[in-house]
Amino acid sequence: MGALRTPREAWVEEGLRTLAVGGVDAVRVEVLAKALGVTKGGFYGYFADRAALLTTMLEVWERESVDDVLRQIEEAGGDEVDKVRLAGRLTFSSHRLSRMDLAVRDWARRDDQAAEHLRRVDNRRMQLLRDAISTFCEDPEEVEARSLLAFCAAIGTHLVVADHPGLTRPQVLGRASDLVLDRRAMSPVEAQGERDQW
Amino acid sequence: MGALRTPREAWVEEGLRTLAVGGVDAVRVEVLAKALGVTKGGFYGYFADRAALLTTMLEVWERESVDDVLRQIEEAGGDEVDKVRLAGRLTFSSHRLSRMDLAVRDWARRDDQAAEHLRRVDNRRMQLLRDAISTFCEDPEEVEARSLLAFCAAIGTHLVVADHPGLTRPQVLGRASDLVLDRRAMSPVEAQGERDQW
DNA sequence: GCTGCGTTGTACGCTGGCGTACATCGGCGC
DNA sequence: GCGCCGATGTACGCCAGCGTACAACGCAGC
Repeated sequence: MGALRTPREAWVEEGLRTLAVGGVDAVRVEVLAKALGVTKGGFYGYFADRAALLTTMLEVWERESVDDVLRQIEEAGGDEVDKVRLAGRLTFSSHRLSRMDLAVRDWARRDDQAAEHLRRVDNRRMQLLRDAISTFCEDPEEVEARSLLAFCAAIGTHLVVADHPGLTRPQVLGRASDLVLDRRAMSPVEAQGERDQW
Repeated sequence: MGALRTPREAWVEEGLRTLAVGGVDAVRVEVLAKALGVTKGGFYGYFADRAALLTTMLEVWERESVDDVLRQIEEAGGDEVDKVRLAGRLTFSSHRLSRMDLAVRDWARRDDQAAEHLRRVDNRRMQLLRDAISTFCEDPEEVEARSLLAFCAAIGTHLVVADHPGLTRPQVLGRASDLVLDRRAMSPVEAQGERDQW
């Protein structure tokens, strides 16, 4: 065989990197080529067109941001709430994953294929939250509400740019996760110590 | 004077409409012109370039999504929590405003000017939430946490595409807002009747 | 070392979008 | 009515990005 200096995975990887930084509109074949130090010559040997790359990127993203995370939290063990907190940390404290997440979310607003992948990803994450919250909350409607709150907080904190006088965002987020993920919370209780993020 | 068939505001308005649908990258001078039924000829009489239009759009957006809403809730009256619920409804139940909001948020991730406008907007909204939640919650840290949760839920519900078996999103959201905006909530309590969204 | 095949570079035509220069059109004021 | 001036249309040069065709290059195997 020939040299294979730039395997298929390299294009996908660079595509995901660019997606995280600049959104899907920034994923341009010639830009990726330049970033990889080659020309686009080889690209069309692996992909029919730019759309084919985007499809592959969605598949790899889904695997990386759910399958990989689920495997890791299973290996780590702990109770359901511990698992959720770890999953949140793995997903939304990772600069790479959280920025890819936001980019895909924006992408999904305009592209059905992206929306479909995102729906699968979100449903699997929500199930994780339900399983954890069900361990201390019996009302299924409240379980759903708390799960949505937790999920929205995890995403939203990267989108809301408000300041918190006297507090840091991780402090606020830690307190918020205690409110949502703790049976005793949400009625006026004393602070429950510091947590860093989730 | 001449005819003035397409005033400056028309360009801004069409720009905001396009922003809401397709994000900032979709705001193209020639595309707006076609949507307005003219050519771009007149555009450069009002704006130095595309960037100038984008700046004006941010200013109009800020006014429309905060100043106008604040005025409306002041006119409506009610206690602080009522005002927050109304503000949330005005902002995030409006197809136009909520989509513009998401588009600006994505824009702000890559553009400092957009980020600056968004920061002002978010801070003013957060203050509204703090004022409301402070009326029943004394711990300032918990006030901040509940405010962030409420804000993230308002934004996040438009971004999270998960399903809720047996429930509708408005039901879940109504329950979530009760949890966050009600003193009695967040310790296991019975459902508090139906609310549509906030 | 030569050959062959797969990978990559190069060059091309096409499209869409930017901003400019200038032509044209149509009311307003006289 | 006529001329003026501003709003708009038209045409241009430029650049970035797509996808194609083909040339060039280099290692594998012989």
